[in-house]
Amino acid sequence: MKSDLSKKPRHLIQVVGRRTGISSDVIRAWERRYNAVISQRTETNRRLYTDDDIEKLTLLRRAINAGRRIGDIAKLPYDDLFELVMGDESNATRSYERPSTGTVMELFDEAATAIHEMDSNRLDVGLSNAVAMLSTTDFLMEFLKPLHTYVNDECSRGTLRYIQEKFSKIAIRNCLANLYVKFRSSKEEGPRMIIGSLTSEHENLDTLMHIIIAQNIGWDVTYVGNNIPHDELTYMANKISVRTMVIALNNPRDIARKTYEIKTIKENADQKDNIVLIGAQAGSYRQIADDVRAVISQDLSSFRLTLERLYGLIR
Amino acid sequence: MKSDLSKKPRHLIQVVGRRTGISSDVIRAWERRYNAVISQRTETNRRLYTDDDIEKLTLLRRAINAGRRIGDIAKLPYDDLFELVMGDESNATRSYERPSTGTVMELFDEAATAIHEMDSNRLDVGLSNAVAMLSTTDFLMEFLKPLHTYVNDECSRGTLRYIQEKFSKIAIRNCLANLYVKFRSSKEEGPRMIIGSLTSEHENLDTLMHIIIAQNIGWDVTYVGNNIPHDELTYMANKISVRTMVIALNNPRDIARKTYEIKTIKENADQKDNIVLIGAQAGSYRQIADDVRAVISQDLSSFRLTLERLYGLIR
DNA sequence: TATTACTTAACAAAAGCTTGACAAAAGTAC
DNA sequence: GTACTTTTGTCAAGCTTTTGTTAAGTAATA
Repeated sequence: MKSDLSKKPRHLIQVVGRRTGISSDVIRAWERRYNAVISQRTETNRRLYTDDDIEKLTLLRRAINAGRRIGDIAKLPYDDLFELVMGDESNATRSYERPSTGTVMELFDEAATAIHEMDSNRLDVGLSNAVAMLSTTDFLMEFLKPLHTYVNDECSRGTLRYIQEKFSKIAIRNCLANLYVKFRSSKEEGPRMIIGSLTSEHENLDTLMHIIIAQNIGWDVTYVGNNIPHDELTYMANKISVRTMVIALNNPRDIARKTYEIKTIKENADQKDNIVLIGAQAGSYRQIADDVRAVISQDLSSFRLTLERLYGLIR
Repeated sequence: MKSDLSKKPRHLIQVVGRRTGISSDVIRAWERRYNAVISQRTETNRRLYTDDDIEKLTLLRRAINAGRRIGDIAKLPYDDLFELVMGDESNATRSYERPSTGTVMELFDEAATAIHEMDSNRLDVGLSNAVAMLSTTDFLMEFLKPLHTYVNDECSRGTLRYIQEKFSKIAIRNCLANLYVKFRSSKEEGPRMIIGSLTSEHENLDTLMHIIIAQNIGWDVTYVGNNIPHDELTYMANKISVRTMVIALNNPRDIARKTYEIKTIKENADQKDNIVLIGAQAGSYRQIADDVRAVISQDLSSFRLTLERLYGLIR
């Protein structure tokens, strides 16, 4: 539920520009030419925008990134626009050559520089900007995942020190946590999913990225963290009646025990539940996955496909 | 509960200028033109400001940093301003639901219920509301800290299951991480501080709360996480020239090693640096604290006092 | 006495508005 | 492919509004 504040025109054009990544000139041009967003005015003729206006403009920018023309879409109402963008972004990622390559590269360089200079403030800002400028999928697949890999590589090559790896991973984690909480509010009607990892597993940024992917598709995700005993996982999954349980497997130790635990989870879970195994070590669980009819997704793309399929089945 | 001190007008305009980063001339101009903050006066017409005034002015400056115009926002009440700034600084379109009758107890009960019912969505919303409705200090001291204790107690009494402890701690951590990132942008001119913990230490929610306290006073905090080798800490501290280093000590193991590490840190750090030891185990380091002239703060209140003193000395 | 603060007035930089123009990019026709 | 047309982001000129800064004269403070 939104408070009335969001319907109130209260944002100056400069703020809107910052939040949407569209220059003031363009916002004015769109208003003049297509009435894309009709702004309220102050007594002294300053433009004022509502939260909804900002959301519409953001959608317009994403639609343009996906290849649309402003003249064709400017007058669409919000809901139509939303449908359009969701459609475009889900099949545009591969078929279009991404027009934002330049942008992604700039954002990436900015973040990498911040990490080298140990300017964690700048890194936070860089991450926020990337979230604002890119579609969720691009942000994860084209920006954050490569950045994560880059940090790991540079660290093992000795170009980055341990503490640089640490503080940048904290920034990334905070950013993902932020996204997770932000997306929650809008997904309350989606099918439920629980994500966690078994005993002896550490927290993993990749797992957090999987969360965002799932939310982006429409799932109502509850993340319970790492190092969870299997019976606790089952308990909560049953209590909140999830449709899918995602188990992250990144630690190569104790495979036998975890195999057994996965079997037990399946036995005690409600029948219709799906199990998805993710993480670097998920491949080691192929046998048990077959036995309990679990799906293995070893990267973000296949995870997205898996979830889209399950989502379709459930709906 | 607020102490009477914070409601008392006691700061001269000069002090306010330093703490908020707004020049005295501008503060006066804002009062004259927009009644942004209506100051009390001494018998001889000198302006006097309360702590709340300072918080409002700080928010105003943050809003301006985010692109607002003083004329549009000066007259907003504190809560609206807060909501605005949070939105501006995080690109978040989510708005807070704010029942006007909320007290700390109601907020607490709401959060506790959400935890018992394992409704992590509801818990997230509850935490956001608490952030929006309470002052930062109250949120931490009167709400979050007790909630954290409550979860620990109930879990050891068996009223809460392990997974409930886990997911509620994740929600709390996400909330604190959000606050940390949101506050960062406004503190770039404050004195620098680094917070972390030594090898063999786990991540700790109390440590995160200390971060927020420090930011609230005006420090520019960089959090580098747990389990950091002492030489890495020193390296980064010197690189970004911090004025204060805060070391969290919660694990009762390896006290001898960590004592030695603290000594080494002091030897290799720049002379003017202050060291503050926090955490449940900080008391075990009294000897070395004396030796290196470090301060021990075992709870949030004393941490706040320590930092206010240091802040005053530096300025 | 030297410093700080108060009030009022004035000034200048910054940002917004409108209109109009222009060039690169994209689309269309041949 | 080439030539023509449309679309669209950007910029400039000229004007208005907003807002930080400065100055001048007076009063309080230490």
